[in-house]
Amino acid sequence: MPHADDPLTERIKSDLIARLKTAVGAVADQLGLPAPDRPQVYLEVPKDRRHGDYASNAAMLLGRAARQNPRAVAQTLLETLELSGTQVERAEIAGPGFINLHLKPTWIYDALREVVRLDEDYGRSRAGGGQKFQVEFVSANPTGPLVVVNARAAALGDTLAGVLAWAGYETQREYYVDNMGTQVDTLGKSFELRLRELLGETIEFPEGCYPGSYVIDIAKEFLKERGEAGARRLLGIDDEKARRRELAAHAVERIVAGHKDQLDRYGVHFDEWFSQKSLAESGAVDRAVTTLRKHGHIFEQDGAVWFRSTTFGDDKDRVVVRSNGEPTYFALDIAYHLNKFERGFQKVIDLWGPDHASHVTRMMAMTQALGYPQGTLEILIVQWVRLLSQGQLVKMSKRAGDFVTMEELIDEVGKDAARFFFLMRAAESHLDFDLDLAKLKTADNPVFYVQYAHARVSSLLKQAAQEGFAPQDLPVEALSRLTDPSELELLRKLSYLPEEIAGAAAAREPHRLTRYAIDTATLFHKFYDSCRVLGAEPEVRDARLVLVDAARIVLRNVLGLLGVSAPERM
RNA sequence: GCGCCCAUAGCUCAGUGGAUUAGAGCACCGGCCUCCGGAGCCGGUGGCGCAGGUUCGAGUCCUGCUGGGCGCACCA
Repeated sequence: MPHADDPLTERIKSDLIARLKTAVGAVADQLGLPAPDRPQVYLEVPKDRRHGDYASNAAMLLGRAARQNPRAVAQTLLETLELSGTQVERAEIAGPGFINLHLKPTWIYDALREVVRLDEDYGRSRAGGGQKFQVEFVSANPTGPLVVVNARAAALGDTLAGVLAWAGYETQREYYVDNMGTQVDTLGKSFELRLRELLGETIEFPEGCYPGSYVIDIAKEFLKERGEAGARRLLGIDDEKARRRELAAHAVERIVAGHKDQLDRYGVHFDEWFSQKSLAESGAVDRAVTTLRKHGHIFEQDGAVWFRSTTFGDDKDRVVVRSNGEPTYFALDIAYHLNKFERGFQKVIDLWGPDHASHVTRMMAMTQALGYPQGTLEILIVQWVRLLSQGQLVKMSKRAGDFVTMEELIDEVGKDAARFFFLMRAAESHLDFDLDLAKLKTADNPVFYVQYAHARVSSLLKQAAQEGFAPQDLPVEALSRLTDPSELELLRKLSYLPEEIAGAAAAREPHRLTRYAIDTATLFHKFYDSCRVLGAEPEVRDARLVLVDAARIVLRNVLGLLGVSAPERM
């Protein structure tokens, strides 16, 4: 239902959809079409402007369901459709049976006024109705530095969370710290060996330990902090398990701190750093298994405890407690997600790497087995990134050995380019990242293209201010001096921002925003090229200043969501 | 062998519920600055991996094939 706080485009659209629904219902009655066969009604923005501001395919869908000629159905529909008191100027049937709606030209000036009025809140909507969502992302193992794919996930997760928040979902960003298990033990061992090495022992560094130089850095730092005596005291603990645990805890802490630093620098801030260890220590795993058992999804076999995930479509059942009594990683994940569900999120969205893609099915199984509706958990797979330079694959890293780190990437191309480039692609698409292009501080680089538009806008407004002109609160009549096609195209694009954001949120596709940003920048440049602002006759100049200001607002808001800076000068 | 992801212009990718004429950037060719930032604008070359199917209509849905990526632990 339309609401006074909704963005103008949303109000217009939902009002029209409601009317269309009524008409479709009436026509369906006439045709004797039972309720389940009635099409869902929606409006789309036609690619071609000549097809109106909105188009509906309802007649074609109705026609198919009732085995009637779509154009004839469209005719009936149009006669039934009540459009008085709306912004629609004319409605027509086109092509195979589309109903194209043309709005009165003045609505666009209302939209412009709204952009300027809402300013830094322009783009927000209530589409999400305040539902509580969680986005969990990055969640890298604290056994080494963040790498390039983490940077991709960080950009996608952060902007997805931002887009959801703007679309009216209450959104939390969470990072899961995997601070226990085999990998952490291995880290403890690697750390110990490096320490001993630094203290003069001859060490054969074994296969399977972490060879990256970051472990040596941590060891060096540790020595500096605690001194040789402190280090020897720790290494002197006889019980290997206890000793390693302590060492591992220290190394994990350092590494997680490093992750935080890099993410901070990247503009990504989490609301919650959730510790796997504290979860495990709280007895959550037992509770989770007990809950599953209560629902009848647990069985014992070969001395292990299994979750019967095949009940929910998995291709095999999964162990949750090993025969040695240790819970599996999956068991921890069940406990973790149960915890999330119990925190009251209507939707939990996880961003995972492709190496975990095969776990999706068992996670969905678990969600249902715990009694939560399907769809409570959504898992988005973020595909690998390949770095290219001069057409060659870049693989080696100074610090980590096999992988290029997130830190190196940011050092190399900067936060803005990194985030923008990652956000230009859909999460699930394999991505070749062109380092040379991202590094260019010039024309060819799309991120600079958009930033340049913002800088140009800012510069123009500054110039205007120097000449004593500023954007004013103009009525629709004054704004209707904007009639050039380039002005109207830009204005129309600006008016779509709330829908664009709500759409990106609903589809979980934050990458749509980079395209929107590029399109907006293009339309601004075109406008700038064909219309003078300063020096135009006063009424036109004043109207154009408002448009320029609106472009500034939109570019700034979008860049903000992308986590890319909006410079006033470049 | 099984499962998942991907395949659109020379290259990297969009294509948002199936819909009227498939887009952008890079690359290449040709134009536009006495004027608010030419880091811009305008024009041109060029494409849906293959084969079927469903439909009034398929880049989009279904099946098969081919090519590439990732998984298939009582590791995480």
